[in-house]
Amino acid sequence: MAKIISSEKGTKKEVIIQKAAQLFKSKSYTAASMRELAETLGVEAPSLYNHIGSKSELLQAICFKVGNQFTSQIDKIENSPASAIKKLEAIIRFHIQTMLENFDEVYVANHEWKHLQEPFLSDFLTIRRNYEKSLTDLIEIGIQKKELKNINPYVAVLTILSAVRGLEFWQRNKKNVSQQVLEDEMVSHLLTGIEN
Amino acid sequence: MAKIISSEKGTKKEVIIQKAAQLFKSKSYTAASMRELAETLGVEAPSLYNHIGSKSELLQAICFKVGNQFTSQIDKIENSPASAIKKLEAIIRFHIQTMLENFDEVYVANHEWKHLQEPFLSDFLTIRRNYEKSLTDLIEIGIQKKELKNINPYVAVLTILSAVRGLEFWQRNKKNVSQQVLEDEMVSHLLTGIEN
DNA sequence: CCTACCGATCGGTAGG
DNA sequence: CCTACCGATCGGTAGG
Repeated sequence: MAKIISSEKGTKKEVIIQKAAQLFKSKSYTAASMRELAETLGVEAPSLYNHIGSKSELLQAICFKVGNQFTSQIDKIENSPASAIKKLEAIIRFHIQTMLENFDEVYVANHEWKHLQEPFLSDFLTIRRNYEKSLTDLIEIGIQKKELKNINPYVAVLTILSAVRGLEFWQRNKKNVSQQVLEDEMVSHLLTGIEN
Repeated sequence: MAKIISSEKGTKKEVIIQKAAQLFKSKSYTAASMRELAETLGVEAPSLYNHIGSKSELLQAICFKVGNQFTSQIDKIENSPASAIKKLEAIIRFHIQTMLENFDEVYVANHEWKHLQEPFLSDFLTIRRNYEKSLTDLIEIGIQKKELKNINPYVAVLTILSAVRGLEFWQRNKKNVSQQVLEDEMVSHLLTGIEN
Protein backbone atom coordinates (compact mmCIF):
# COMPACT_ATOMS: atom_id res chain seq x y z
CA MET A 1 0.00 0.00 0.00
CA ALA A 2 2.95 2.29 0.73
CA LYS A 3 4.47 4.02 -2.22
CA ILE A 4 7.95 5.02 -3.17
CA ILE A 5 7.95 8.78 -3.24
CA SER A 6 9.49 10.34 -6.31
CA SER A 7 10.60 13.52 -4.60
CA GLU A 8 12.20 16.55 -6.15
CA LYS A 9 15.35 14.44 -6.08
CA GLY A 10 14.27 12.54 -9.16
CA THR A 11 12.24 9.59 -10.38
CA LYS A 12 11.38 6.63 -8.19
CA LYS A 13 14.28 4.75 -9.69
CA GLU A 14 16.65 7.54 -8.73
CA VAL A 15 15.30 7.52 -5.19
CA ILE A 16 15.92 3.79 -4.99
CA ILE A 17 19.47 4.25 -6.26
CA GLN A 18 20.17 6.94 -3.69
CA LYS A 19 18.90 4.76 -0.86
CA ALA A 20 20.84 1.83 -2.23
CA ALA A 21 24.04 3.89 -2.12
CA GLN A 22 23.41 4.66 1.53
CA LEU A 23 22.79 1.04 2.35
CA PHE A 24 25.67 -0.35 0.28
CA LYS A 25 27.97 2.12 1.99
CA SER A 26 26.98 1.22 5.52
CA LYS A 27 26.62 -2.55 5.09
CA SER A 28 28.59 -3.29 1.91
CA TYR A 29 27.01 -4.45 -1.32
CA THR A 30 27.03 -8.17 -0.57
CA ALA A 31 25.80 -7.88 2.99
CA ALA A 32 22.98 -5.52 2.09
CA SER A 33 19.77 -7.28 1.15
CA MET A 34 17.01 -6.15 -1.12
CA ARG A 35 14.61 -6.72 1.75
CA GLU A 36 16.49 -4.15 3.83
CA LEU A 37 16.54 -1.73 0.95
CA ALA A 38 12.80 -2.15 0.49
CA GLU A 39 12.27 -1.51 4.18
CA THR A 40 14.05 1.85 4.08
CA LEU A 41 11.68 2.76 1.25
CA GLY A 42 8.59 1.54 3.05
CA VAL A 43 7.64 -1.19 0.58
CA GLU A 44 7.98 -4.95 0.25
CA ALA A 45 11.01 -6.32 -1.56
CA PRO A 46 9.24 -7.62 -4.68
CA SER A 47 7.82 -4.15 -5.32
CA LEU A 48 11.30 -2.86 -6.04
CA TYR A 49 11.38 -4.91 -9.19
CA ASN A 50 8.70 -2.77 -10.76
CA HIS A 51 11.30 -0.01 -10.93
CA ILE A 52 14.60 -1.79 -11.31
CA GLY A 53 15.86 -4.92 -13.00
CA SER A 54 18.17 -6.36 -10.40
CA LYS A 55 20.36 -5.64 -7.41
CA SER A 56 23.46 -5.52 -9.58
CA GLU A 57 21.86 -2.89 -11.78
CA LEU A 58 21.82 -0.59 -8.76
CA LEU A 59 25.53 -1.04 -8.24
CA GLN A 60 26.16 -0.37 -11.91
CA ALA A 61 24.16 2.83 -11.83
CA ILE A 62 26.11 4.12 -8.84
CA CYS A 63 29.57 3.22 -10.12
CA PHE A 64 29.10 4.64 -13.61
CA LYS A 65 27.43 7.79 -12.40
CA VAL A 66 30.49 8.54 -10.28
CA GLY A 67 32.94 7.40 -12.93
CA ASN A 68 31.38 9.62 -15.57
CA GLN A 69 31.29 12.58 -13.21
CA PHE A 70 35.04 12.46 -12.68
CA THR A 71 35.82 11.73 -16.31
CA SER A 72 33.84 14.65 -17.67
CA GLN A 73 35.38 16.96 -15.08
CA ILE A 74 38.98 16.04 -15.92
CA ASP A 75 38.21 16.51 -19.62
CA LYS A 76 36.94 19.98 -18.89
CA ILE A 77 39.98 20.88 -16.81
CA GLU A 78 42.42 19.41 -19.31
CA ASN A 79 41.08 21.67 -22.04
CA SER A 80 41.19 24.82 -19.94
CA PRO A 81 44.02 27.32 -20.41
CA ALA A 82 45.45 27.20 -16.88
CA SER A 83 48.97 26.16 -15.83
CA ALA A 84 49.61 22.51 -15.02
CA ILE A 85 49.76 23.24 -11.33
CA LYS A 86 46.48 25.15 -11.41
CA LYS A 87 44.86 22.28 -13.23
CA LEU A 88 46.13 19.88 -10.59
CA GLU A 89 44.74 22.10 -7.88
CA ALA A 90 41.37 22.21 -9.61
CA ILE A 91 41.30 18.44 -9.82
CA ILE A 92 42.20 17.98 -6.18
CA ARG A 93 39.51 20.45 -5.15
CA PHE A 94 36.96 18.73 -7.35
CA HIS A 95 37.77 15.41 -5.69
CA ILE A 96 37.37 16.83 -2.23
CA GLN A 97 34.14 18.63 -3.04
CA THR A 98 32.56 15.72 -4.88
CA MET A 99 33.57 13.33 -2.13
CA LEU A 100 31.94 15.49 0.51
CA GLU A 101 28.81 16.39 -1.45
CA ASN A 102 28.13 13.01 -2.88
CA PHE A 103 29.52 10.91 -0.13
CA ASP A 104 27.49 7.70 -0.36
CA GLU A 105 27.84 7.22 -4.08
CA VAL A 106 31.53 8.03 -4.24
CA TYR A 107 32.16 5.72 -1.31
CA VAL A 108 30.31 2.87 -2.98
CA ALA A 109 32.05 3.40 -6.31
CA ASN A 110 35.40 3.32 -4.50
CA HIS A 111 34.69 0.28 -2.37
CA GLU A 112 32.17 -1.94 -4.05
CA TRP A 113 33.08 -1.83 -7.73
CA LYS A 114 34.66 -5.23 -7.49
CA HIS A 115 31.21 -6.74 -7.20
CA LEU A 116 30.26 -5.48 -10.66
CA GLN A 117 29.57 -8.23 -13.14
CA GLU A 118 31.11 -8.44 -16.56
CA PRO A 119 31.17 -6.63 -18.87
CA PHE A 120 30.57 -3.77 -16.42
CA LEU A 121 33.56 -4.63 -14.30
CA SER A 122 35.91 -4.30 -17.26
CA ASP A 123 34.24 -1.12 -18.43
CA PHE A 124 34.57 0.45 -15.02
CA LEU A 125 38.23 -0.45 -14.75
CA THR A 126 38.84 1.05 -18.17
CA ILE A 127 37.21 4.30 -17.13
CA ARG A 128 39.36 4.40 -14.03
CA ARG A 129 42.53 3.55 -15.92
CA ASN A 130 41.84 6.32 -18.43
CA TYR A 131 41.27 8.76 -15.63
CA GLU A 132 44.58 7.90 -14.02
CA LYS A 133 46.27 8.17 -17.39
CA SER A 134 44.92 11.69 -17.91
CA LEU A 135 46.17 12.71 -14.50
CA THR A 136 49.59 11.17 -15.13
CA ASP A 137 49.85 13.00 -18.45
CA LEU A 138 49.03 16.25 -16.74
CA ILE A 139 51.79 15.74 -14.20
CA GLU A 140 54.25 14.86 -16.94
CA ILE A 141 53.45 18.12 -18.70
CA GLY A 142 54.02 19.96 -15.43
CA ILE A 143 57.44 18.34 -15.10
CA GLN A 144 58.40 19.25 -18.66
CA LYS A 145 57.37 22.84 -18.07
CA LYS A 146 59.47 22.83 -14.87
CA GLU A 147 56.40 23.67 -12.84
CA LEU A 148 56.89 20.44 -10.95
CA LYS A 149 59.94 18.71 -9.55
CA ASN A 150 61.41 15.80 -11.47
CA ILE A 151 59.25 13.25 -9.70
CA ASN A 152 57.88 9.92 -10.79
CA PRO A 153 54.42 10.82 -12.19
CA TYR A 154 52.96 7.45 -11.36
CA VAL A 155 53.87 7.68 -7.68
CA ALA A 156 52.59 11.25 -7.51
CA VAL A 157 49.22 10.23 -8.97
CA LEU A 158 48.98 7.37 -6.51
CA THR A 159 49.75 9.66 -3.59
CA ILE A 160 47.31 12.37 -4.61
CA LEU A 161 44.40 10.11 -5.48
CA SER A 162 44.85 8.08 -2.31
CA ALA A 163 45.02 11.15 -0.11
CA VAL A 164 41.82 12.70 -1.43
CA ARG A 165 40.05 9.40 -1.34
CA GLY A 166 40.91 9.14 2.33
CA LEU A 167 38.41 11.92 3.00
CA GLU A 168 35.93 9.16 3.55
CA PHE A 169 37.39 9.03 7.05
CA TRP A 170 36.85 12.67 7.66
CA GLN A 171 34.52 13.31 10.55
CA ARG A 172 32.40 16.26 9.56
CA ASN A 173 31.89 18.92 12.19
CA LYS A 174 34.44 17.18 14.35
CA LYS A 175 37.89 18.39 15.31
CA ASN A 176 36.76 21.95 14.54
CA VAL A 177 38.01 21.81 10.97
CA SER A 178 35.84 23.53 8.39
CA GLN A 179 35.60 22.17 4.87
CA GLN A 180 37.45 25.22 3.59
CA VAL A 181 40.42 24.66 5.90
CA LEU A 182 40.46 20.98 5.09
CA GLU A 183 40.47 21.69 1.38
CA ASP A 184 43.10 24.42 1.51
CA GLU A 185 45.45 22.49 3.77
CA MET A 186 45.22 19.29 1.81
CA VAL A 187 45.81 21.09 -1.47
CA SER A 188 48.81 22.83 0.03
CA HIS A 189 50.21 19.63 1.55
CA LEU A 190 49.92 17.73 -1.70
CA LEU A 191 51.11 20.46 -4.05
CA THR A 192 53.94 21.96 -1.98
CA GLY A 193 55.45 18.49 -1.88
CA ILE A 194 55.95 18.34 -5.64
CA GLU A 195 56.11 21.98 -6.72
CA ASN A 196 59.34 23.36 -8.12
CA MET B 1 41.19 -37.48 3.28
CA ALA B 2 43.20 -34.40 2.32
CA LYS B 3 44.93 -32.60 5.13
CA ILE B 4 45.67 -29.00 5.85
CA ILE B 5 49.41 -28.67 5.78
CA SER B 6 50.95 -26.86 8.72
CA SER B 7 53.93 -25.54 6.84
CA GLU B 8 56.86 -23.60 8.20
CA LYS B 9 54.47 -20.68 8.07
CA GLY B 10 52.79 -21.78 11.27
CA THR B 11 50.08 -24.00 12.69
CA LYS B 12 47.14 -25.22 10.66
CA LYS B 13 45.06 -22.43 12.12
CA GLU B 14 47.58 -19.87 10.94
CA VAL B 15 47.54 -21.39 7.46
CA ILE B 16 43.77 -21.11 7.41
CA ILE B 17 43.96 -17.48 8.51
CA GLN B 18 46.46 -16.66 5.79
CA LYS B 19 44.28 -18.24 3.10
CA ALA B 20 41.24 -16.50 4.53
CA ALA B 21 43.01 -13.15 4.20
CA GLN B 22 43.66 -13.88 0.53
CA LEU B 23 40.08 -14.85 -0.07
CA PHE B 24 38.53 -12.00 1.94
CA LYS B 25 40.69 -9.59 0.01
CA SER B 26 39.74 -10.83 -3.43
CA LYS B 27 36.05 -11.49 -2.82
CA SER B 28 35.29 -9.43 0.32
CA TYR B 29 34.39 -10.97 3.66
CA THR B 30 30.66 -11.32 3.08
CA ALA B 31 30.91 -12.69 -0.44
CA ALA B 32 33.57 -15.24 0.47
CA SER B 33 32.11 -18.54 1.60
CA MET B 34 33.60 -21.09 3.96
CA ARG B 35 33.14 -23.66 1.21
CA GLU B 36 35.43 -21.66 -1.05
CA LEU B 37 37.96 -21.24 1.71
CA ALA B 38 37.89 -24.99 2.34
CA GLU B 39 38.42 -25.63 -1.35
CA THR B 40 41.61 -23.56 -1.49
CA LEU B 41 42.86 -25.69 1.41
CA GLY B 42 41.84 -28.97 -0.21
CA VAL B 43 39.31 -30.03 2.42
CA GLU B 44 35.55 -30.03 2.93
CA ALA B 45 33.98 -27.03 4.66
CA PRO B 46 33.00 -28.75 7.91
CA SER B 47 36.60 -29.82 8.45
CA LEU B 48 37.62 -26.22 8.96
CA TYR B 49 35.68 -26.17 12.21
CA ASN B 50 38.14 -28.58 13.78
CA HIS B 51 40.65 -25.74 13.71
CA ILE B 52 38.59 -22.59 14.03
CA GLY B 53 35.43 -21.55 15.81
CA SER B 54 33.70 -19.50 13.18
CA LYS B 55 34.07 -17.38 10.07
CA SER B 56 34.01 -14.20 12.09
CA GLU B 57 36.87 -15.46 14.24
CA LEU B 58 39.03 -15.44 11.12
CA LEU B 59 38.22 -11.80 10.46
CA GLN B 60 38.98 -10.95 14.07
CA ALA B 61 42.36 -12.67 13.93
CA ILE B 62 43.33 -10.75 10.80
CA CYS B 63 42.17 -7.33 11.97
CA PHE B 64 43.77 -7.50 15.40
CA LYS B 65 47.02 -8.94 14.12
CA VAL B 66 47.40 -5.93 11.84
CA GLY B 67 46.14 -3.47 14.44
CA ASN B 68 48.62 -4.70 17.03
CA GLN B 69 51.46 -4.63 14.53
CA PHE B 70 50.98 -0.94 13.86
CA THR B 71 50.33 -0.06 17.48
CA SER B 72 53.48 -1.69 18.78
CA GLN B 73 55.52 -0.07 16.02
CA ILE B 74 54.31 3.45 16.76
CA ASP B 75 55.00 2.90 20.46
CA LYS B 76 58.56 1.93 19.62
CA ILE B 77 59.09 4.94 17.36
CA GLU B 78 57.49 7.34 19.84
CA ASN B 79 59.99 6.34 22.50
CA SER B 80 63.03 6.63 20.26
CA PRO B 81 65.26 9.72 20.50
CA ALA B 82 64.86 10.97 16.91
CA SER B 83 63.45 14.32 15.76
CA ALA B 84 59.74 14.58 15.11
CA ILE B 85 60.29 14.62 11.39
CA LYS B 86 62.51 11.54 11.50
CA LYS B 87 59.87 9.76 13.53
CA LEU B 88 57.26 10.68 10.97
CA GLU B 89 59.47 9.37 8.21
CA ALA B 90 59.97 6.10 10.09
CA ILE B 91 56.23 5.68 10.48
CA ILE B 92 55.53 6.38 6.82
CA ARG B 93 58.20 3.88 5.79
CA PHE B 94 56.81 1.29 8.18
CA HIS B 95 53.38 1.72 6.65
CA ILE B 96 54.68 1.28 3.14
CA GLN B 97 56.79 -1.73 4.01
CA THR B 98 54.12 -3.48 6.04
CA MET B 99 51.53 -2.81 3.37
CA LEU B 100 53.72 -4.37 0.70
CA GLU B 101 55.00 -7.32 2.75
CA ASN B 102 51.74 -8.22 4.36
CA PHE B 103 49.40 -7.17 1.64
CA ASP B 104 46.42 -9.46 2.11
CA GLU B 105 46.06 -8.98 5.83
CA VAL B 106 46.53 -5.21 5.80
CA TYR B 107 44.06 -4.94 2.94
CA VAL B 108 41.44 -6.95 4.83
CA ALA B 109 41.97 -5.01 8.06
CA ASN B 110 41.51 -1.78 6.10
CA HIS B 111 38.45 -2.85 4.13
CA GLU B 112 36.53 -5.48 6.03
CA TRP B 113 36.73 -4.40 9.68
CA LYS B 114 33.18 -3.13 9.51
CA HIS B 115 31.99 -6.72 9.45
CA LEU B 116 33.48 -7.39 12.88
CA GLN B 117 30.89 -8.20 15.51
CA GLU B 118 30.69 -6.51 18.88
CA PRO B 119 32.62 -6.20 21.08
CA PHE B 120 35.39 -6.66 18.53
CA LEU B 121 34.19 -3.85 16.32
CA SER B 122 34.41 -1.34 19.17
CA ASP B 123 37.79 -2.69 20.26
CA PHE B 124 39.18 -2.37 16.76
CA LEU B 125 37.92 1.19 16.38
CA THR B 126 39.50 2.07 19.71
CA ILE B 127 42.84 0.70 18.58
CA ARG B 128 42.61 2.70 15.41
CA ARG B 129 41.57 5.87 17.18
CA ASN B 130 44.47 5.55 19.59
CA TYR B 131 46.85 5.07 16.71
CA GLU B 132 45.62 8.21 15.00
CA LYS B 133 45.88 10.08 18.29
CA SER B 134 49.53 9.07 18.68
CA LEU B 135 50.28 10.24 15.20
CA THR B 136 48.45 13.53 15.74
CA ASP B 137 50.40 14.12 18.96
CA LEU B 138 53.64 13.50 17.13
CA ILE B 139 52.76 16.09 14.51
CA GLU B 140 51.77 18.59 17.19
CA ILE B 141 55.17 18.18 18.81
CA GLY B 142 56.80 18.74 15.45
CA ILE B 143 54.87 21.98 15.05
CA GLN B 144 55.83 23.19 18.52
CA LYS B 145 59.49 22.47 17.80
CA LYS B 146 59.14 24.40 14.52
CA GLU B 147 60.18 21.32 12.58
CA LEU B 148 56.83 21.45 10.83
CA LYS B 149 54.75 24.27 9.39
CA ASN B 150 51.81 25.54 11.37
CA ILE B 151 49.41 23.08 9.82
CA ASN B 152 46.25 21.46 11.11
CA PRO B 153 47.52 18.18 12.62
CA TYR B 154 44.27 16.37 12.01
CA VAL B 155 44.26 17.13 8.29
CA ALA B 156 47.92 16.16 8.01
CA VAL B 157 47.29 12.78 9.66
CA LEU B 158 44.36 12.17 7.36
CA THR B 159 46.44 13.00 4.29
CA ILE B 160 49.41 10.88 5.30
CA LEU B 161 47.46 7.82 6.39
CA SER B 162 45.28 7.94 3.31
CA ALA B 163 48.22 8.27 0.96
CA VAL B 164 50.12 5.28 2.35
CA ARG B 165 46.97 3.24 2.48
CA GLY B 166 46.51 3.87 -1.21
CA LEU B 167 49.47 1.62 -1.88
CA GLU B 168 46.93 -1.12 -2.20
CA PHE B 169 46.51 0.14 -5.75
CA TRP B 170 50.18 -0.08 -6.51
CA GLN B 171 50.88 -2.46 -9.35
CA ARG B 172 54.07 -4.27 -8.40
CA ASN B 173 56.64 -4.65 -11.12
CA LYS B 174 54.59 -2.40 -13.29
CA LYS B 175 55.41 1.10 -14.46
CA ASN B 176 59.09 0.36 -13.82
CA VAL B 177 59.00 1.75 -10.31
CA SER B 178 61.02 -0.14 -7.71
CA GLN B 179 59.83 -0.32 -4.14
CA GLN B 180 62.76 1.85 -3.08
CA VAL B 181 61.84 4.64 -5.49
CA LEU B 182 58.21 4.40 -4.50
CA GLU B 183 59.06 4.64 -0.83
CA ASP B 184 61.52 7.51 -1.21
CA GLU B 185 59.28 9.56 -3.46
CA MET B 186 56.22 9.12 -1.36
CA VAL B 187 58.10 10.04 1.82
CA SER B 188 59.48 13.12 0.10
CA HIS B 189 56.11 14.14 -1.32
CA LEU B 190 54.37 13.82 2.03
CA LEU B 191 57.08 15.39 4.19
CA THR B 192 58.21 18.22 1.93
CA GLY B 193 54.63 19.40 1.92
CA ILE B 194 54.59 20.07 5.66
CA GLU B 195 58.23 20.63 6.58
CA ASN B 196 59.37 24.02 7.74
C1' DC C 1 39.13 -35.75 8.24
C1' DC C 2 34.38 -37.04 6.03
C1' DT C 3 29.03 -37.42 4.73
C1' DA C 4 24.62 -35.92 5.68
C1' DC C 5 21.96 -32.43 6.87
C1' DC C 6 19.60 -28.18 9.27
C1' DG C 7 17.44 -23.61 9.64
C1' DA C 8 18.02 -19.10 7.85
C1' DT C 9 18.40 -16.00 4.30
C1' DC C 10 19.16 -14.65 -0.19
C1' DG C 11 17.66 -12.55 -5.17
C1' DG C 12 14.03 -12.87 -7.81
C1' DT C 13 9.31 -14.57 -10.16
C1' DA C 14 4.23 -15.59 -10.61
C1' DG C 15 0.07 -13.86 -10.38
C1' DG C 16 -3.21 -10.65 -9.16
C1' DC D 1 1.73 -2.21 -4.95
C1' DC D 2 0.96 -6.90 -2.49
C1' DT D 3 1.13 -12.21 -0.93
C1' DA D 4 2.99 -16.48 -1.75
C1' DC D 5 6.64 -18.90 -2.99
C1' DC D 6 11.00 -21.00 -5.48
C1' DG D 7 15.71 -22.72 -5.97
C1' DA D 8 20.23 -21.67 -4.42
C1' DT D 9 23.46 -20.84 -1.07
C1' DC D 10 24.93 -19.73 3.34
C1' DG D 11 27.37 -20.81 8.26
C1' DG D 12 27.49 -24.33 11.08
C1' DT D 13 26.34 -29.07 13.70
C1' DA D 14 25.80 -34.18 14.42
C1' DG D 15 27.88 -38.15 14.30
C1' DG D 16 31.33 -41.22 13.06
